[in-house]
Amino acid sequence: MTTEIEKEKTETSNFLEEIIEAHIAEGRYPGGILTRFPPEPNGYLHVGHATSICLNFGLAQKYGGKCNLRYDDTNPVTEETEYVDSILADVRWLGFEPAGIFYASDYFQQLYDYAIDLIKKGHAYVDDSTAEEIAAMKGTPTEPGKDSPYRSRSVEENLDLFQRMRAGEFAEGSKTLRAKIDMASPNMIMRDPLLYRIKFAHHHRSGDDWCIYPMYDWAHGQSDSIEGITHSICTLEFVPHRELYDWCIEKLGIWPSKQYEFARRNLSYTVVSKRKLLKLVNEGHVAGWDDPRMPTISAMRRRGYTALAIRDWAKRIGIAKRENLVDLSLLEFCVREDLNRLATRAMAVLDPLKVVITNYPDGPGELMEIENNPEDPSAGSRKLPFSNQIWIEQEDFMENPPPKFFRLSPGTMARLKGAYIIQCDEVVKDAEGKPVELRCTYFPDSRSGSDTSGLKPKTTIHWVCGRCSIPGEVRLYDRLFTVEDPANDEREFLELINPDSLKVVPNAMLEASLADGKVGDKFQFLRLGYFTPDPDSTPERPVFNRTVTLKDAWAKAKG
RNA sequence: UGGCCUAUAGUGUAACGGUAGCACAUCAGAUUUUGGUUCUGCCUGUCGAGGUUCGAAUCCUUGUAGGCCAACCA
Repeated sequence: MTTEIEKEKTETSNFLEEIIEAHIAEGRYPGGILTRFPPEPNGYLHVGHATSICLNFGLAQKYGGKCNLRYDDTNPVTEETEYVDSILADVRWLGFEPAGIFYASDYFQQLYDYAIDLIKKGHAYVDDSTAEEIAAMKGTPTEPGKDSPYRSRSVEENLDLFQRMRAGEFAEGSKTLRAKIDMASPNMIMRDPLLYRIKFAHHHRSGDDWCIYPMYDWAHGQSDSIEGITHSICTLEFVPHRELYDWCIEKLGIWPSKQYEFARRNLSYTVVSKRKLLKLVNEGHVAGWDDPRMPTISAMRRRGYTALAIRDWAKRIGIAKRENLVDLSLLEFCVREDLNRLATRAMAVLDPLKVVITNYPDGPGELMEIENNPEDPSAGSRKLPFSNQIWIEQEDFMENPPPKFFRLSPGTMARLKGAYIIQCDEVVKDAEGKPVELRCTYFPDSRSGSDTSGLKPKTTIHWVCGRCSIPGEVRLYDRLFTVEDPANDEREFLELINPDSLKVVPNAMLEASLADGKVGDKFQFLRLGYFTPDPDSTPERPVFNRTVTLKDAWAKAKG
């Protein structure tokens, strides 16, 4: 039996959990903790968002709290409803249900009222300076900025001007609302940050109700406060914003949400910047946002990654505050571990080589019983047709094998998975000397399950029936980039695309049962890897995506 | 040349002043009707220099390296 102390010992916690545990211990949040996942609906969610989702929802789950989904939709020119829908679908697919679904845009009136309050308290002013002038007066990290000439306007004038901004009396870009803080602050964020800008833009939810929109710094913390978020967790680049986050809440005297920052997790061999992903899609380097090579959640789903594997991965890589580049192999390990447990085994031959068994009766042959999943006896078994004509993998035969090769070659034998042991007697070659057919003999007393032959072939290979297998397309995916960290390479990232990231096998031979595969089903093609049906499949022509290969000691040994 | 954040095996992450662990990766071996799975073992680490202390990855000083901040983006 595991004691509580032992549990604590085995479960290491990250710094955010320590903070939350301390808060719980001191009874700071009697109503429970409340976190939020705050995406801007301006693109598809990617693997980085996935870790953030797992963090925020996971923390809430672990400590008996709740987690909201809040769309940070304060910039109407970049945001679309299409993204709103895909984001929610991705969150749910990952296995989380938001306690509430909110939109920063629903708080526009409240945020406006807060701004009026701030102006009345003398902490904000309307600035007529242009963007260039504001930038020029901002100073630099080493030099203080200069006060705007409009900084000392009266409360009455500010109120009047701000209300008229809202009423649409001023042109876009002609005025802004700014917090009056300190133009000499060593923290650039505190040098009278912009709170509102004028944009005559149609918003995907609020329509044309507003022509002024709040900036991130004015919207985010207050939205947190309105919802009663206890732990507002964001990435490291927002550290300098925390001072402003606290300043706004304090000046307004509203419920104090608190911000905590962690280092975003980066995955090797990929990029996640919106601009770069867009370029990959728009220039046709990939087939779309859900091309299985993309780092988007929708792409990982299409590729066959499971939500459980992604959640497990997020848990394993942990949370900290230092820069990191997480090795893709850990994600692949998590995917394999989950798929090994649940994938139905099947056989498929990607590069078929015909085998004729010369001493086996011609005709339909026998049905061989074969397990569906050795890891899960409850998965049962199926009957696989065997005959004197089968397909095996070209790779499983070598006429002149190197030392450690223990598959088929002239004179050697191999077990056909779930069937008989065969021996290669003769190689038929084409004009170029390429093997096109193997003539083999089988050992009748070596039948799988009732083998009395006493033969011990060095390996077992996969095969499919030469008479009743079905052709299909198989897409083999590999990492999209050739370098670990394409985002931090001197070379243009497009030059770093892996030319072999997709190999299409147009005519693989599949065991007939694979015709019934549905999108979402998970298969292991024996000795090849994990595969999942692609939505491009048709009843006439199944299409499979390779999720990830099996670990392959032979491939490694070959070099 | 300002402010802030960070630095532990190849990678990621623990150790909360008291034996530097774990996972992945790598390598070696056992098992195996998947060169898969499973199991066992090996190798490798506290950025540097001072200081405090009986004792420092941990605290202090300093250096170095990396990151963030001068968008009417989030």
